[in-house]
Amino acid sequence: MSAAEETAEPHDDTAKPWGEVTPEAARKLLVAAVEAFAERGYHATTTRDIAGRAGMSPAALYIHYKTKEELLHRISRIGHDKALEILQAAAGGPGTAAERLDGAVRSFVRWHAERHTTARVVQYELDALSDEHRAEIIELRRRSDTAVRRILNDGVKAGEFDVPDVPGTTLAVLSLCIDVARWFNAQGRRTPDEVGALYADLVLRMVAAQK
Amino acid sequence: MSAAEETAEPHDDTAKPWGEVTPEAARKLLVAAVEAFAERGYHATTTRDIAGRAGMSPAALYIHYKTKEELLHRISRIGHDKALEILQAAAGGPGTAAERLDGAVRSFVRWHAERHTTARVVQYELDALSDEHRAEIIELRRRSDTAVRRILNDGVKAGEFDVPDVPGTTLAVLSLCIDVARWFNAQGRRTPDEVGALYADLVLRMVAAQK
DNA sequence: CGGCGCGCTAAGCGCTTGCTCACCTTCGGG
DNA sequence: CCCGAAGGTGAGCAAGCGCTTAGCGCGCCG
Repeated sequence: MSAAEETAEPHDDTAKPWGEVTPEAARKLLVAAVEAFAERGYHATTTRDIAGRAGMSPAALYIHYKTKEELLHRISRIGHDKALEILQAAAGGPGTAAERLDGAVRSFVRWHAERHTTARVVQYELDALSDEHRAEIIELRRRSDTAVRRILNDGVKAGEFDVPDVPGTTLAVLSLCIDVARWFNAQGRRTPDEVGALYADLVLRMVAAQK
Repeated sequence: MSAAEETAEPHDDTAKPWGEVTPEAARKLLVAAVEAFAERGYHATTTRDIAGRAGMSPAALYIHYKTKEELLHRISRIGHDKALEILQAAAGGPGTAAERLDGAVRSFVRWHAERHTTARVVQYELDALSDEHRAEIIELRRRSDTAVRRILNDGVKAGEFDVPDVPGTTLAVLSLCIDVARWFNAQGRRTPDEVGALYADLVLRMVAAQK
């Protein structure tokens, strides 16, 4: 990070979701793009729509971003960084494998529910990225997979878990959590916390050793 | 049925994937559209691309379909009918709740893996449908939900399952299966049968009563 | 054999798209 | 009090979009 960069925000990016995006106009455009992409999908969203939601002219977009695809990449990159951070924090934390798996699923699911607008873009618009940008993102996803697999392996080694197929179960756990972004509805009956608790319970049952 | 066995059921026209679509030219266009939609997404696919894949001129599309959206609707409708049929067959079949749930997940997942190109369109392009068409499809999805919930309720009543939150678990089971269409890769290591078996096992663990 | 209708194509219409460019403000520093 | 950079706008371009239309070839029936 360059010392010349000046931010009014303290180093808490969880309080203000897109706090790392500056200046203000660039953030407004990015937030507008997240909403539009989540609602209609990347390809069905026009640059005029994004600019309009941000209260600016279509040309303003190109002062802060080179192309529409770069906007998607910035969103995807920041979102994947956050998702990976959540999983790695849970995987590397203290506690038994069961406790860490519970924490990982709970917080990962809560993020997908709470920020389901962002998550929908992050998880379901990968195909719209350029080859280079997609490769960069896929590497982040590989690391997410590694973090979860580590918890499962630890649990098996410790005798806490009974998991015949660790790679397959890792895939299933991540898939289950990610798909929350697709169906979660903020107006629905369940809160993000409730979904997180339910899913953590279901996942723990999937891997639990028989007693 | 043994794994990796190639079967071409002669008497069943649903075994031939798009057998119900006639005439031949309409089927060729529809198959081309499924491929294109699955690869690039509905909005990123052009009518010229679809026609080109079918070896026809762009105008030919409009002899058999009124609009590009009608093509998507036909695909979505046929796919959802098939998915619902699979679940209802499993839910209404013989056997214990555990056996029926195993069968439902196994065949539902196998369909999503085997026909993941179709399933990707069917499951992830709903937003592109018109309001009327989407409402029609959502009704089919509601019935899929009902079929699975029925199995879970039966299992709880019979004491086979321990499921504190039946609606939530129903959602999770369906979500898990559906998301197979997103990540499944035909060139990957796992066959559709293997994924079906793995997932059936994981789901049964999620709902099993403690012993 | 003549004519008719169906399936298809070549050409293209009207419109929207991502993006650009000439120009206009605003504003801190000499 | 002027200046230049930074950030914004209105108008518009080239390309590509979904879709239409005029007309062509060809199997079928009298």
